[in-house]
Amino acid sequence: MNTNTEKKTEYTFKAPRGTEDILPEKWALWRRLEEVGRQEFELCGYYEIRTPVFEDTRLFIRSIGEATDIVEKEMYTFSDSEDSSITMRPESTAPVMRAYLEYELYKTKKFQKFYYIGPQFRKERPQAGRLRQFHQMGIEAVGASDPLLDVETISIAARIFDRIDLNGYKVKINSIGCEKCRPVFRNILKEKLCEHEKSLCELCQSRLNRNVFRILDCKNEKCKAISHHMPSINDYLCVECQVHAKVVRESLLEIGIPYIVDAHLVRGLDYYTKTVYEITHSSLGARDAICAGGRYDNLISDMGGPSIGSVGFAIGMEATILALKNVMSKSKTVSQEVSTPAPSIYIVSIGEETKKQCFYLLNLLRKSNLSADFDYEGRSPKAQMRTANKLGVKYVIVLGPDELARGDVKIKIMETSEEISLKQNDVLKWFLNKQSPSVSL
RNA sequence: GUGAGCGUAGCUCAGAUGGUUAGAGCAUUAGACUGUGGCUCUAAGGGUCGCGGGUUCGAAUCCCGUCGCUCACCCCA
Repeated sequence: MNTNTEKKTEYTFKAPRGTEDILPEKWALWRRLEEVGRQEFELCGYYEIRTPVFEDTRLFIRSIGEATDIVEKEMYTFSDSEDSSITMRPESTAPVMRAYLEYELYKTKKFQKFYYIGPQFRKERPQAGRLRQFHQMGIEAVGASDPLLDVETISIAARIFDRIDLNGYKVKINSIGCEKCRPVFRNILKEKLCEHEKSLCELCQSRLNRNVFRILDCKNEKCKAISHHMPSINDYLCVECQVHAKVVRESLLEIGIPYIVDAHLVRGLDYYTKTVYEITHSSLGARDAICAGGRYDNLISDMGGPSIGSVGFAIGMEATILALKNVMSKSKTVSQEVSTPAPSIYIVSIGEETKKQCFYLLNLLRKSNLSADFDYEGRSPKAQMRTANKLGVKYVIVLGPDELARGDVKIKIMETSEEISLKQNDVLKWFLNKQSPSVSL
């Protein structure tokens, strides 16, 4: 202990690197995104599921893939009191599938649609739109292989972005084939790339043996030039995958979702098959994806479940909000028109002896579902009025010694500065009458 | 893990070539006929100049280290 009593202990705590606090004034956009997401998901028949934020480490190794960066170096892993290994979830697809299998949900109904909203954890160096604790909202449509289902998921994401007024996003899609055709393509690609081995960047040279597909995604100019001349996976898809891709693309057109086929689009997670897609926003810079998803027909069987396919996506919420802010600051007309909740009535008390009655009134209003607040700091009437004004309340109730003696209150309508007197007993009735027309909407 | 840039009041930032008590705007609080808002005016509070060391008569300003933040790379939502 410090014996020097004069020395105050200095405050030194900080939110850990890569995490952020969403302060009250920042909440509006989050709310909007979350509410729109929920509505849209539920509109399309998806049900919310919440899984733990941590899971058995093996779940992620099994599903995401042992050789991926996520598993190799980005997971928050620790051991709990027993000798089992626990990992903070780096994504939510695997946990949702785990729940689906654990409760054998496929036995009651094979096809089920889930959505989730929540934090995810990845130990990476933070960067614009990328954090260590970040939030995703996503869907998983489990138990069907219909390509139209792939399209449904894309359309849901697109509609969410439309409804939050996020202009300027791009849908990129590709097919990465299945366990039948992908190995064939991988070998051909590898062969062809080996011819150019010395021209590839160092990293890509090592990728030749580890993950050939990733080379197609490399941003190095030389690698780009080389991969430009490489064959496209689209030319090597098996008939089944070809048909699948065709249906996806045609029906995207039919329902009016513009997209770009990006033959170089690959995914970082092992479990994808056939359709993969990504929605990006150009305002974001280097890390520009706001949504990523695709089909994973082997994940469930790989995890030891029945062999059924599924599709899903995850929307990166901070990336989306960042993009939304960029869009909003550009269009001057749509100034930060996002409402934060505030009470609509403020009660100004004057003098200690009136506080009790004010507090009684406050509770009366609140019990009737009217939003109201009052002063707990013992400040002057003027200061209380200032607070009321800052809060943007519509009405102020003033109750001082005079009113107390008469058994009434003054109600000030802030917009017009008009004041009226009311018996204390009539206050609630007065506000309820005011409320009812708007409530009936 | 690698590289670059930045680090001055709650916030946004000024503070050339080192020189007496570190500034502004916004925000906060209090006043302007002592029971009342928005505008205006006045005043006040608030800063170990990220931290540690060095150079110097003297450093927010130069050098080194360190921590933190940001952006980019790898990878990814």
